[in-house]
Amino acid sequence: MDDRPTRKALPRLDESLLTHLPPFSRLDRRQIRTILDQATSRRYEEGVAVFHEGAPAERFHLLLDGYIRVVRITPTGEQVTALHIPAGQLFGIAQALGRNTYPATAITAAESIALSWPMRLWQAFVTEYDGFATETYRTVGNRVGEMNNRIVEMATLRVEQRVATALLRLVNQTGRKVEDGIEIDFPITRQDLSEMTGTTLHTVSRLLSAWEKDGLVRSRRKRVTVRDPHALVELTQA
Amino acid sequence: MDDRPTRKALPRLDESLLTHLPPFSRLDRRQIRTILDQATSRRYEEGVAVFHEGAPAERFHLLLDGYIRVVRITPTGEQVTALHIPAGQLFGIAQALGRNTYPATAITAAESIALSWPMRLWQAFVTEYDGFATETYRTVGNRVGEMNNRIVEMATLRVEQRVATALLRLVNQTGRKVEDGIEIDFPITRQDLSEMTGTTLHTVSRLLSAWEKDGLVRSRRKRVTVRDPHALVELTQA
DNA sequence: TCCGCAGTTTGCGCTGCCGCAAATCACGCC
DNA sequence: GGCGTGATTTGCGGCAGCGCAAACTGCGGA
Repeated sequence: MDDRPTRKALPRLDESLLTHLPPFSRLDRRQIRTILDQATSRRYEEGVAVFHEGAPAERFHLLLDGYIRVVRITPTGEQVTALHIPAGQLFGIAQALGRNTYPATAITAAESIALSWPMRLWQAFVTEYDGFATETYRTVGNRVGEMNNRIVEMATLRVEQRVATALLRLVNQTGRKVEDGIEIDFPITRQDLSEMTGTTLHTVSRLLSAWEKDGLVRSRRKRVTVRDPHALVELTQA
Repeated sequence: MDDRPTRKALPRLDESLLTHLPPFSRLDRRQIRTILDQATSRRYEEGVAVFHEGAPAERFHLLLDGYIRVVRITPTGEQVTALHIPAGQLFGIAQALGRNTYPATAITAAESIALSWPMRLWQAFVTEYDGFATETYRTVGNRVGEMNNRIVEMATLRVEQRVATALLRLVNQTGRKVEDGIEIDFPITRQDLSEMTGTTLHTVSRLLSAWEKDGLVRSRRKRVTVRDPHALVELTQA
């Protein structure tokens, strides 16, 4: 159980990397080979931006390992996290929706590995590869759904409920089973949680302290383990 | 100046209805004729649902006249308005993003006229009509952008700023120039505004009263006129 | 013309959450 | 092993905005 960050190695660009991912799962080995040959792979340290809001959308990306936080920065410098993207998904695909700049900034929430392709290949992917467009749009649809949920939450839930919801979502999406519960398997600070829920790190800290006292969660620096998910669910409905 | 609701007449399904709308603007008369021949047109009273959240997405729609509010209803019965759609746009197109049920309820914010087509024609439209898919996805992209803005607003702005922002957005999207300012040209209640901003109708009422006293807005029952947009913009930044 | 109701206004008290401030803690580095 | 920095905790005071309640008003229908 060593938490020391082991430097992730760039994988060999092997066909098996893509075969199980929805946008590529219908393709044959030769097609995937072509796709891989056109890709650039790169490792990103934790907290690094893959691309910035407003920059021309020159490449689209596939996250092979790690996590991405999609954030926007307000005129006053506050960050708001709009979305979390787990490994295995495309990101930076605003082009598919007719945008030519990135609408938000993508920051790695943990050390990550991503492939990317120049945007000019997008059209080729869509027309040549069966199921690519459909699956991509399905991904977009899911993200739209999540955003919609976020709006409803922000409009109707109190802070405590929002933080509980955020924790549960992270646990569901990226939870790793550990001895005494489920741990969110990337580093996450009080600040991060506050940016996801529209509150302050102080309030998040108070909530986590209270929950820890009641045995609902356990948290160390940059780490959160949920011990009693059911109790958290209760909280979201209170 | 008669505000009496005059019953809107169903238009003749004339080619000119569609020629200036982006998803159809590249098509020739014959194509548009075909599209119109397959369409059903219908008038909706104010406040009527065109489709309901969770229902199978059987038809997609084009709003010819009026306004649509896209709302979601929470388990506790609260309504949250996610989006406003003005005349000229497609709606109920979740299918384009791989969904097979409607993710939200569409309610007319004013008496409205809409065309609709059965979902099975969607694929045909996409493949046969040049530019249809692209423009549709562009519309989706814009809506995603708006939703993103909503999230950022909810997370960072105070209630007063959110209500001011909502008013400005409505004025920009659907404003009609009148004698002493710009009027939102469909009926809108304090309740509606509160559902757009995640607050209560009481708070909205207090804000509007205060603004009216300062000459920023003028409001009657279900009507709001913005007299000093610039001052409202100031408010959103304060 | 009158009535009823949906929409609106306003007062009052309370509290959830923020802002500020300061202390403490835990990790990585030298 | 000590130090510095970033992360976390906690206390305290203040107030924005909510909940509740009650009164008012303009519009449409009978």
